[in-house]
Amino acid sequence: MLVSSAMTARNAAQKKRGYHHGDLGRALVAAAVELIRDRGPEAFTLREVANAVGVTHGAAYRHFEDKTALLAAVAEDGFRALGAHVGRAVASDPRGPRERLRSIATAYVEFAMDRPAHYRVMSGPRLNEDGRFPSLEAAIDEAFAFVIEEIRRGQAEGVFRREPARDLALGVWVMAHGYVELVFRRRLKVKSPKVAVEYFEKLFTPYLDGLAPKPPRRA
Amino acid sequence: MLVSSAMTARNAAQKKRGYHHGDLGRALVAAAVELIRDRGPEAFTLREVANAVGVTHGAAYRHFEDKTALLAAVAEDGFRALGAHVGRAVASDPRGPRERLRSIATAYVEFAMDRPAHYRVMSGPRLNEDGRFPSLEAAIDEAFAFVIEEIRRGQAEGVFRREPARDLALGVWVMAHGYVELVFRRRLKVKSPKVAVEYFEKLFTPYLDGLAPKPPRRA
DNA sequence: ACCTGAACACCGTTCAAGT
DNA sequence: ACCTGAACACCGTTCAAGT
Repeated sequence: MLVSSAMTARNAAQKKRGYHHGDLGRALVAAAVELIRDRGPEAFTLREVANAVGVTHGAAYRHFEDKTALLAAVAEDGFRALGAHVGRAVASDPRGPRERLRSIATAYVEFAMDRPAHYRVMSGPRLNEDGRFPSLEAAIDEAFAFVIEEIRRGQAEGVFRREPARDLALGVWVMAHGYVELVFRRRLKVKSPKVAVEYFEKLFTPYLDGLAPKPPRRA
Repeated sequence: MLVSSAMTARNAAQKKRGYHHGDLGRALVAAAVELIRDRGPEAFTLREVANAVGVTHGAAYRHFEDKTALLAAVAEDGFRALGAHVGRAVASDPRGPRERLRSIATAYVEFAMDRPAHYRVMSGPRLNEDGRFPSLEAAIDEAFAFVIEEIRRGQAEGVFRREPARDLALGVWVMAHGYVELVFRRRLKVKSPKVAVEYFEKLFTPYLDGLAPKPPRRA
């Protein structure tokens, strides 16, 4: 569903050079994503990313306060794309809250498999430690709001149990995020991104069933 | 339940100096845990850890092949302690599989809250990339075996649904790990480790309910 | 056998200087 | 306004030399 489009970073940078590089800020972000995709966020180097777009490493400081700020820009792009992807999933699924909730969780995992570099920056390093980048928090909340809303709808229709919607929604987030983490850390081996998404739907089913009202007492 | 005991690292190193430091290897591991607890695994520095035990940074290479090997030693200690903690939880809980499974998952979260430095190293950096540290993998599998075993027991007693035990067990791991990750990254704010554990039990309940046989069809 | 001290190649950050 | 190039303080790793 999602289409990766960072391969053209270097070309774009060379083409539309305004002063020296057109929009160096965006070129740096794109190059960073490419590097992180190939070698992980911990191997990511400011000097290397500057080198990739053909600029001295000092030049990056004209566009980002420090290395963390560049990573935060990657993360924010990611959260916005995640919100959009989840939003599309919920909008295009006319079935009831139960299936829409499944779609939302699946879309989350799908996004992670499709944009692993973004996801790892989003979930990895402790950016925003002392409240820098408040827009980052906003983007997270926006994506999470879809889950809460869908839980509420299901409760109103009587198909989900009546507990604080936030608690139930957090369970969904916990499952989707925990699953992706296990896959990325290779604790859980999967043959392909497609298989990873399918297997998540299976693992997620008990939780979905457990959301039903009047939980069954044990036999 | 668990008692942290790394504060005495420097003292112990000074007391029982055999050649220069008694067991420098263990002293380095203990000092590393202390540093990571205070400032996170990404701020962790080999030079600083050597300095903390009163030794030149080059000396560490007599005991660990490189920085990753030292972190792997921390992680392995952690996995063994986790296995022991989970093992105690399941052994001391005579109630049925359902409550024992809850105890296992809770013990997992408890461990993470009690030994955050260990947990973050265990779950954080991609150690064991190319199959180094196979004993690390073994320790992980050992802890996970408790979950699978309990699922099987519940299936035999007819209180859990009959699906591959590994799938259902992975769901438990996903929830516990995903929850801890959200707490550590402060996406989920909790007042204390104790509250964190209690709140997990609440979030986990739908999954536990969903493990029951014959899932309820939606209304 | 174990540790020191100096060296090496690298890193993020800063800043005068160029255009 | 934007970038360069050199400098600074740091890092992991290596290795001859000391005990």
